[in-house]
Amino acid sequence: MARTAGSHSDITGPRVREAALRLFAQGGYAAVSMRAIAAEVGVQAGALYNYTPDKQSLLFDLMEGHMTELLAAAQDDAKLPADERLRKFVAFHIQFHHARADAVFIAYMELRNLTDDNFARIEAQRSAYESGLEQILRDGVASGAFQVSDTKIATLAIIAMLTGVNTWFRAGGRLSLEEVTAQYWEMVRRAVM
Amino acid sequence: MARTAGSHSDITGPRVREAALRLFAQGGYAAVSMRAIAAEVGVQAGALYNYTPDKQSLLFDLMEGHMTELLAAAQDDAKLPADERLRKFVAFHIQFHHARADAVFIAYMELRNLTDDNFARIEAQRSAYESGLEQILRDGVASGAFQVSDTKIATLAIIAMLTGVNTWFRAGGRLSLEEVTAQYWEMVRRAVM
DNA sequence: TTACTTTTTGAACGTGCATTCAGATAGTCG
DNA sequence: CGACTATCTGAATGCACGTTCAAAAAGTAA
Repeated sequence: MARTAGSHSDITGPRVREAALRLFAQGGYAAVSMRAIAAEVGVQAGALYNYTPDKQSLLFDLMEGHMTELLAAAQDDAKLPADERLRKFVAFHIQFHHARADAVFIAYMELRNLTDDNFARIEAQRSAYESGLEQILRDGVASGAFQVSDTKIATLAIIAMLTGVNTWFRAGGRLSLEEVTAQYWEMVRRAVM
Repeated sequence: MARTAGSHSDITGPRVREAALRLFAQGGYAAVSMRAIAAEVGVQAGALYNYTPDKQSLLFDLMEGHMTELLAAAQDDAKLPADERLRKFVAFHIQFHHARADAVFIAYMELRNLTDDNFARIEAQRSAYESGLEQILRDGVASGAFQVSDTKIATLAIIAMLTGVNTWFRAGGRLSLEEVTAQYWEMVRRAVM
C-alpha cells in the first residue's frame, strides 16, 4: 500500500491522458468516473491527482492540446493556386481528424462541460482554424478560381461535411481513406469552382 | 404532501418530456439528474415515475419520437425530376432540423447512452432516412441529371453538411434561414450536377 | 355525501461520486 | 548504506444520484 514497483510519472502521466481520452470519447465526460480512468491505467483513483488538479482540467487539457496540435499541423501556402490550397486542406482535414477520432469527438461533444473561460479559449482556436479555410476561399474568389457567394457559410459547410467522415469511416471497409478523400475533394471542388 | 391542486397527467406528462428534452440537450443525459428535470417541471423527483419507468426510457422515447417524426415528415415524390426532389430534400432537412434543434442534438449525441437494442432501433431509423436521400441521388444518376461516383458517400456528405447548419445558425443573425437554405442548395446542386 | 381513482409528496435506501491525505514503499543520488 | 524524493495506496469525507413506496390530498362520478 504505497508506491508500486516501476512507477514513474513519465509513464503514468501519458497513460492517464490516453485513458481519459479514450473513455471520455466512449462514454462522455459526465459518465466516466475518475475511478474508471484509474482502473484503466491500473492505479487507484487518488493517484490521478498527481497528474491533474481535478477532472475538469483533465478534460480541458485534452481539448486544448488537440486544438493546439490541429492549428500547428494545418499548413497553408498562400503562394499556391487557390484550388491547390483547397485540395490540400481537404486532404489534411480528413487525414488529421481520422487519426485523432477520439480527440475530435471530445472537442465537439464536451464543449458544454467547460467553464465559460475555457469554452472561450477552445472556441477561439476553432475559429482560427476555420479562418484558415475561409482565407483560401476568399483568395480563390478574388482570383476568379472559385465562385462562392458567401465564404463564411461555405467554410462551415465544408468543414461539417469533411468532419462527418469520422462518424462513418472505418479502416478496412469498402473504400480506403485515400479513395474517400478523393471523392470528398471532388464534391468540394465542384461546390466552389 | 400529496396530490397538488390542478395536477393532471395530460399536463404534467408533456411537461416532463419537454423539460427532459431541453435539459438533456443543454447538459447531456448523464449530467442531468431526475431531480433537475423534476425541478424544471415543478414537482418532486418521485412524480416523474408516473411518466417513465426510468431515466433510460425517457431518453429513448425522446429519440425514438424524434426519429419517427422525421421519417413521417420526410416527403419524396419519385415522379418529380431528381433535381427538384433534391432541392426539396435540402430545404426540408434544414427547416425540420432547425425547428427541433434540441431533439436533433440529443439524437446525435446520446446514442452511446442507449442499450444495444435501443441503439439498433434508432440506427435503423436513421438509416431509413438516409436511404431516402440516396434514392434521389441514384435516380438522378440513372436519369443523367446527376454525376455522382458514389451515392452512399454523397448521401453522408450532404447530410453532414446540412445538419451542420444547426451548430451555428441562429435566427436574427446576418442571414435568414431561407437565405441560408438557398446557399446550401446551391452548393449541393453544384456538387452533384 | 360517499366511494373510488389519480396524482403527488417526502422520506428513505443503497450506491457511487470527486476529492483529500497520512502513511508506506520504491527510486535516486551522494 | 543513508537521506531524500517521487509515487501510490487505502481509507475517509460529504454529497448527489436513481429509484421505491406508503400516505395523503385532489379530482370524479354516482
